[in-house]
Amino acid sequence: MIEKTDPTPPERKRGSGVRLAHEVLRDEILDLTLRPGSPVDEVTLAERFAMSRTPIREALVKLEGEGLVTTLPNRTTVVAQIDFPNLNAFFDALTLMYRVTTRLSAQFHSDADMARILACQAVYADSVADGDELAMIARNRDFHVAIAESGRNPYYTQLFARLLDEGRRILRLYYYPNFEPQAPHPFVLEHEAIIAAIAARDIALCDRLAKAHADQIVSQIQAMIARDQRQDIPL
Amino acid sequence: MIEKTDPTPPERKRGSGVRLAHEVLRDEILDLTLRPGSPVDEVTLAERFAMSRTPIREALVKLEGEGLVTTLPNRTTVVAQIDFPNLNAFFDALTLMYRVTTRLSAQFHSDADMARILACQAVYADSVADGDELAMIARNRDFHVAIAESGRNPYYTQLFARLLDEGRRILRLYYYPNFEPQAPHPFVLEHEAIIAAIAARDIALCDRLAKAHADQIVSQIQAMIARDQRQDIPL
DNA sequence: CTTCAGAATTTTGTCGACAAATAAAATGCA
DNA sequence: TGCATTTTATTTGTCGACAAAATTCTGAAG
Repeated sequence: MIEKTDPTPPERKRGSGVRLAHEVLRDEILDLTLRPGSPVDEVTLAERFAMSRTPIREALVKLEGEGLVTTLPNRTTVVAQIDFPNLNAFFDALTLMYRVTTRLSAQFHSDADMARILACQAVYADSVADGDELAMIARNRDFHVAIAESGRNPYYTQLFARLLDEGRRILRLYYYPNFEPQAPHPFVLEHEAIIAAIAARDIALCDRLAKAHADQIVSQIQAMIARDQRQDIPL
Repeated sequence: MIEKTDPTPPERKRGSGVRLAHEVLRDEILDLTLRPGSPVDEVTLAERFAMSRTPIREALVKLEGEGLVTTLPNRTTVVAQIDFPNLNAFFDALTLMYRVTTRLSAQFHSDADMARILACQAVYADSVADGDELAMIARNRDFHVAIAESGRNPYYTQLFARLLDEGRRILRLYYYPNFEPQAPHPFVLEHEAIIAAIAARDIALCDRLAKAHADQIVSQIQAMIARDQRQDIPL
């Protein structure tokens, strides 16, 4: 006799609890579903994910290592703040990683890498066509991470991924109200130019295009922040 | 009546268990006391640190996030291997971070930063004078991290610190038998030149000196590896 | 009404225990 | 003897519980 209607069927495979909590929380932090500074308490999360506090704590330790939450000793854990006062450090590192990873991709990418990059670009173009800003942000990240991975330098890839994630939070704040649908969209065209330069293994061109791409994104974010700040100032 | 001779006096403050285990294990991994690939099992560590497995596990999760251990699901955790096949990626990132952080230090360092840098340099010079290779490796790291911190870009600082830690493992493998005491030692002089360039806020000079410093270290490591490989080949 | 001290409540850090999964040992069969 | 299979043992992943630290609440005094 097979018991199918247990009171609490395990439902989860052993060892998947931490990964589940980590991935869900990570997405919610990057989508700003969990706002910066908001406290995340362990018992609530444990109830929500229907698991003990132990795997929740391990997921939080992981998130702390990624800089997505801040844990105060003997106090609650809070979602990491976005470091607005030092945003230029973020822009500086982001621009450098755009350039370095695209250059390395031109040097070291394989055919299989190029296929992956093209696939990411296709998915990204779809999200742009749909006008789905959240998907655009996430897919743009995937596209550039794919390029970075083809550059074969895990140190750069990891930092770049972290920067793009942080950018996902910032864009989520400012990008939404400012999207104007166009066909073909400039971002898609820029990506295609980068792909062509990588395929041609033209390192100098990759550097120029990556820098231009980064500068455009940075200046766009800065403009949005400036506009937003103006609105915030009471008269 | 004050009970002083409890059977098991707490000895440790609440919340310090994870930090203790993390720091000790981290040092042992970087000093190669724990060899790459060697398994680290939780119960042994729990007995050794006289604590439960829970804080040990959290420390291991942290170490995994720093890339110092690799956890296989449902299997034992092992000390991370040194990625010899792709060592040039390490050298490339290390050189870039040397340059970038030294440049930024020239731009953004304060007087307090300079004092800290000078203090690190003094400690480093002492370790060189003593011929203490382990201390040299660790103090050299501290010196460059101090410079990076004065550059005010935490993204660069974190990556650089991670690279310097990884370099600590590599140097620990090869550096020991090859140290020749000199006074004044070239490394100390190079550091002093870098300090002067930072103080003068000469960005271009900082870039050149940092690149030269990095190139020297890289070529030295490569020479050591090449020599070692020759010895390893059986005839 | 404000302020400060003490009590009560909440939340975290740690512990011991149990079950699943893997590794190791032992047994059976050809 | 060698190989496959079952059994045992070890190790990890998760759980519930307890104690310490911190926050909140309460109440009394100024």
